Amino acid sequence: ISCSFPDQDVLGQDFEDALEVLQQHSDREMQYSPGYKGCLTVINHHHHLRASPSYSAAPSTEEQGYSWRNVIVNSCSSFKTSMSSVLTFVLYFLLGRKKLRLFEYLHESLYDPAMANCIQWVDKPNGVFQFVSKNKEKLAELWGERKGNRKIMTYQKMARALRNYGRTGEIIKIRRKLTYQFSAVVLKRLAPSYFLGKETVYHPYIQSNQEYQCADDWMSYSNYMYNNGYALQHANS
DNA sequence: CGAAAAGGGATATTTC
DNA sequence: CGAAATATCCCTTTTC
Repeated sequence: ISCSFPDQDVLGQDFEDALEVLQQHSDREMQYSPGYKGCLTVINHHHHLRASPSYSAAPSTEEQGYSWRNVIVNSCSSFKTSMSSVLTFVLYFLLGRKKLRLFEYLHESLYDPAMANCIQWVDKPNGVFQFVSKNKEKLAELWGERKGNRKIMTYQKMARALRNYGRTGEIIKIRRKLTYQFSAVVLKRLAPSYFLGKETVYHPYIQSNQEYQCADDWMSYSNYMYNNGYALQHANS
């Protein structure tokens, strides 16, 4: 999408496109985008948004129907600069999203009420979960679709990938039937982090190499994007 | 015993 | 191009 910035015309099609993107992606999906931290930073720098009572208290992930997209959109309905931040927010998401990892998908599913018949927590604080025998194939199938695989993903094949996590430690097998456990590191990294959780914004997960730096401000993130070959498309330049 | 679940080597694909 | 992360195949072993 093209993107306008403050002092330019941010109304119109660009904004519509941005809202469209917000509608088409789940909160969780967005959260797993590497651009997510940049998104948070943008919002955090808009004090009038932060002051909004809508999310002065971080809502629980479990809260049915809760959508931070809506919170953002509703908060931005009347300010030009806010709309600009929405565009930036969406831009971060689109440019930053990366291939979804299996453990991320599983974690995402664990927070999706619609998936409760396929996978559920056994001991959430410790990241222990298990598949529901009857519907585990369904979950695998959806995973395969999400990845756009050629053939149908099966539990057996997904479990094979899961076993590979045993070596690297992201997820280990628990003795109990169909039960696994996220490592503490992974669990912490994927922990629900709705915006403005201070640790999330100011102490991001640090990759081993150059992946992406802590975006202290959105300009540095913008430069990062730019330096990595992404061209931020400004409407008039 | 039989079925479901677990385990893992080998090789093919896809993406960064 | 090479490495990472699966995806796929498929066969053995363990558990219920």
